[in-house]
Amino acid sequence: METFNIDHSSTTPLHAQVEDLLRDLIKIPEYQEGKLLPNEVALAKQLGISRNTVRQATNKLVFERLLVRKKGVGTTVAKNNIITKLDKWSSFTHEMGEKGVSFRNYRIDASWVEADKEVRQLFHIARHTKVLKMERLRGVDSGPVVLFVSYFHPRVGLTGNEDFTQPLYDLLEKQYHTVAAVSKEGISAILADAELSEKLEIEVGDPVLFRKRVVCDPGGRPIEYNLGYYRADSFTYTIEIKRE
Amino acid sequence: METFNIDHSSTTPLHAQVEDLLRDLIKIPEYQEGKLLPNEVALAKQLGISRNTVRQATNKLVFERLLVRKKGVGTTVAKNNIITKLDKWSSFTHEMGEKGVSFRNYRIDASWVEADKEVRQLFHIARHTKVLKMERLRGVDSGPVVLFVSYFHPRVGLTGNEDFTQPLYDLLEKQYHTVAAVSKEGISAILADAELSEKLEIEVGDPVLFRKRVVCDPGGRPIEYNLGYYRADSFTYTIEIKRE
DNA sequence: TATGTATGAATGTTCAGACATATTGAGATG
DNA sequence: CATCTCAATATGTCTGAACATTCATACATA
Repeated sequence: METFNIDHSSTTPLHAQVEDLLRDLIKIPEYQEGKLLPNEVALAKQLGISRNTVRQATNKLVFERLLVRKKGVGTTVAKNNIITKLDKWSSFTHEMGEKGVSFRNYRIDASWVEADKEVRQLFHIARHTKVLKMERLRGVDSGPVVLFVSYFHPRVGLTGNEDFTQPLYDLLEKQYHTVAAVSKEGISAILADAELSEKLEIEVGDPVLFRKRVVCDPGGRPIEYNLGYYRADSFTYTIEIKRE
Repeated sequence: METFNIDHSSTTPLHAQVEDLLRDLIKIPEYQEGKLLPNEVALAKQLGISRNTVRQATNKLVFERLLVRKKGVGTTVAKNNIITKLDKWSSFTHEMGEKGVSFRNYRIDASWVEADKEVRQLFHIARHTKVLKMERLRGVDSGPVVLFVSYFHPRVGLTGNEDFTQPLYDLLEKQYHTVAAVSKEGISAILADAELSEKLEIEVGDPVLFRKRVVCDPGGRPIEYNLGYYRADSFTYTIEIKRE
């Protein structure tokens, strides 16, 4: 039996403490595989708090679609949890990390710009709406490898002053409680123009792998529109798709 | 002063009724422009329900970022409000469209060749082993779009005389009881060489989207090694990764 | 003028409990 | 054996209350 505890004297609200506790709890494989979480009444009793406070915490996770409550049965972790999904399309960073290659940011620019037509249609926002645009040039010691251009939906609440050196989806999840769940991608090949050739340190006309990606939350609402320009000579985009 | 009412005898929960009420309320221009919504205590009293029930409703809208609550001030409609509820999936412009339907084979060649080193390593087979190689040039009316080069593992049992005009994976599943379960892909961008430029009817040096794919059965054993060369001007490779 | 201070108003947090409703499984009934 | 009933269990809904925290404002003070 796990033992939890709650600090009644802390300034952080009890429900926030429970929320953190649950976020840790649902990482445990047992729960990932469908085991029922401790029921509300028992958990409240064990923690020495009210059931309402427990519900306040679980409510949030249910809203985020991390948990699923079933009347008369109990609460479980939503299947097809985000962690596995993220691995699929962020496998790139992971692979680089596992190979011992240190991938780092060369430059990060964040600014507020008026959304162009493509972004507006994607985000379903009005003309002249400003969105946060972020450019990240990333690469290894020997040089840049990829230029990311991201547009974030205003709903997310990013200001542009965040610490973007940490993994982006961690930032979104922890600070903004925005979970990236679905991504739709389009991949194509283009030739480097003047701007790309300068930023990626290649010649004009060199092949560039161009990838568009729309990242949405579990509710299908768009979070980010991401454009990636990869140096084709130093990068291969890998994907693993499981059917079924 | 607006008059609201709540049906205590209805089967729809009170908080749901309040939620609907609020959703209507926030469409009113006054509130859109920042006017404070009726405060919780007053609203609860007016509706004859508990403040907690009102909060239960507002909580949901706050989570959806339709409302913003400010301690000590009140509750307002979130600016950059998204009234048009986003439907299930955003309309990401498939540049590829449904071209796949009118796709047809230009030419199919099947022949038995000695596996080269890359194929041997992938299939774990001995030197001088023969494998079935298949080349398919596919495209639309206006011209070819993609050149597929496939190598099939001898274990599958293909002879080379099959009807390759039907969908490949149907053929494998129905006639050879081989199920394609996992595919690993690597995508890159290259420039067209002489051979590619002739087959795809483009110029030497034009960008080509190059995709390697290893298709395996559920046991992880390789079935097919597939190389795809896509004309980048007429094709975008789209991937959708979703939950469920 | 500038700064501190009290006050009212609003949301934030938390409690303890009552009753409703869906699910599941065990046991009774045919 | 099949089916109905019932009880245990878990979440769903709702109440009324108390106190904390934050904000804006008006007022008093230096």
